Amino acid sequence: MTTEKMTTVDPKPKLSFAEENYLKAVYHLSESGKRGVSTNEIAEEMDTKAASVSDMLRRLSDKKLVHYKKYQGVKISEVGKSSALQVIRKHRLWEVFLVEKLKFNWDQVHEIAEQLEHIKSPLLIKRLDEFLGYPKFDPHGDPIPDENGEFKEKPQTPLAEVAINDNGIVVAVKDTNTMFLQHLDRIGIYLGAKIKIVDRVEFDGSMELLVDQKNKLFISKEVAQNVLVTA
Amino acid sequence: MTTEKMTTVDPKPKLSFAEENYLKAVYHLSESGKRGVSTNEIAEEMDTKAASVSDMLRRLSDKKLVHYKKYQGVKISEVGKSSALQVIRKHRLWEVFLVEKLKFNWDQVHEIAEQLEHIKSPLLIKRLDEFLGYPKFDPHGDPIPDENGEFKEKPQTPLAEVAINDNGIVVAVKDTNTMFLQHLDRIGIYLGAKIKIVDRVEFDGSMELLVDQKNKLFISKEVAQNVLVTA
DNA sequence: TTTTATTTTTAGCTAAATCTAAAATAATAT
DNA sequence: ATATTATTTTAGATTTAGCTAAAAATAAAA
Repeated sequence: MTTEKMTTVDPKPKLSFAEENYLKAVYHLSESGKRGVSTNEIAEEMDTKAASVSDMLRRLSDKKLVHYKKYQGVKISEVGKSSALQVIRKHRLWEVFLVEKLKFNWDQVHEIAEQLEHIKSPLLIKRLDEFLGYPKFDPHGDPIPDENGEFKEKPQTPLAEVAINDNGIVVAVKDTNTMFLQHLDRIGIYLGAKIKIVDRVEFDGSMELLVDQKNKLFISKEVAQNVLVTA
Repeated sequence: MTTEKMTTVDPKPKLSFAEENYLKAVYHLSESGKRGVSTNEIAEEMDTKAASVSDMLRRLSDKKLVHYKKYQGVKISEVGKSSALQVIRKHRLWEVFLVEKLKFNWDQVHEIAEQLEHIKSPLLIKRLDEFLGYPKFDPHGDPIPDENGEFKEKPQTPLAEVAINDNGIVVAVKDTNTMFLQHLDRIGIYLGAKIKIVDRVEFDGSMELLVDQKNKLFISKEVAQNVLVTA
């Protein structure tokens, strides 16, 4: 009798930190463009080499976490998406915890959450969620998926696309880079701020704003593209 | 000119999870017996093989985290001790968080804290400590080292060694095993409980107690040895 | 449609952290 | 003191995750 190892693929395998990070990157990149994500894009996003990405994609594909055809780019699978969303859920819940409970500033939480997101304990996340009062958005305005990976985004438009004289409330930031967030702090833009577009300069895309009906502010195109508001 | 790599040993290198776990084991084992810790003891404690331990000890020794002579067992170095104590500090602070804030039971927190203790962010631990109100003891009564690795233990005696008719308050448990802690829950022993020794059976070391002046209780020698009280 | 450039993959290495099996050393017992 | 047993170390393999350099495939340009 030949004893062979059963190779049924576990539908929810325990993933390594590296695997979780790759899945997250693939997920984020597939959200922007609807097409398959290229090896180079992933390498860029993760600050690693294309060769390492190829290698990992092969392994993720073996585990059915992504759909991958050589030279054709990669798409996340249903199982992979669900895993990625759980990691994202954990990341964002921890960010809320750090800001709401530990008094961190929104520009300080990303790196720490990058570590905390890999802690494995469903009960921990359930309790954390409860402790935080079931938040729906993280400190940067990004939505927090529920246990089933479901979430809804607030309708949002970059300031850069809002018409002159229109008003909006800041609901999210596109970039969560420390430098950018610190800049927003300095100039007085924060989640919830009421903003009126006073003027837009065609030449360089810079804008003049009125924040909270009293503070006049000039911002660059870069800032205008990364601050998201609702009407 | 020959360019040689400087090999000054970093006094506080970033340690891997595995290295931190080995250091913790060496630290805990060197506390009990005052002599060098044997490879086998460590293998036993960490549920791994002696060969793996030998290998790791060599590497920890290269990094000056332990004093190690082949076949002679190992002793933790000052740097190693300080690193171990910081990991222990983190472990115990997280345990307090899980019990005090997330309503975990004391028998559920060990495994989760085993993961959380490896998160690297001094500021996070500072803020967590503050958030928890600078606790001095974890949910099992173990002392929490401060940022300098200093701590003091409450004077403690195993119930098994307390004289008949003497009283004590439960201040810690020696074993933090889930089964043992659940057993204590079931019979009604908890940190802070007032206990009077009613009787001790010479034959098997079992004891009769009065808990909180009203509940009569019989416990085995094993329990008596693992519950610690102050006079 | 070739040629050129870019992207992606493969091949081969390195470093941790593990394992098994075999060799070396230390401890114990006759 | 020697032989047996137990412990510890070494040697060699494996797995994961990274790297560089070279080859192969695809896409873009002439």
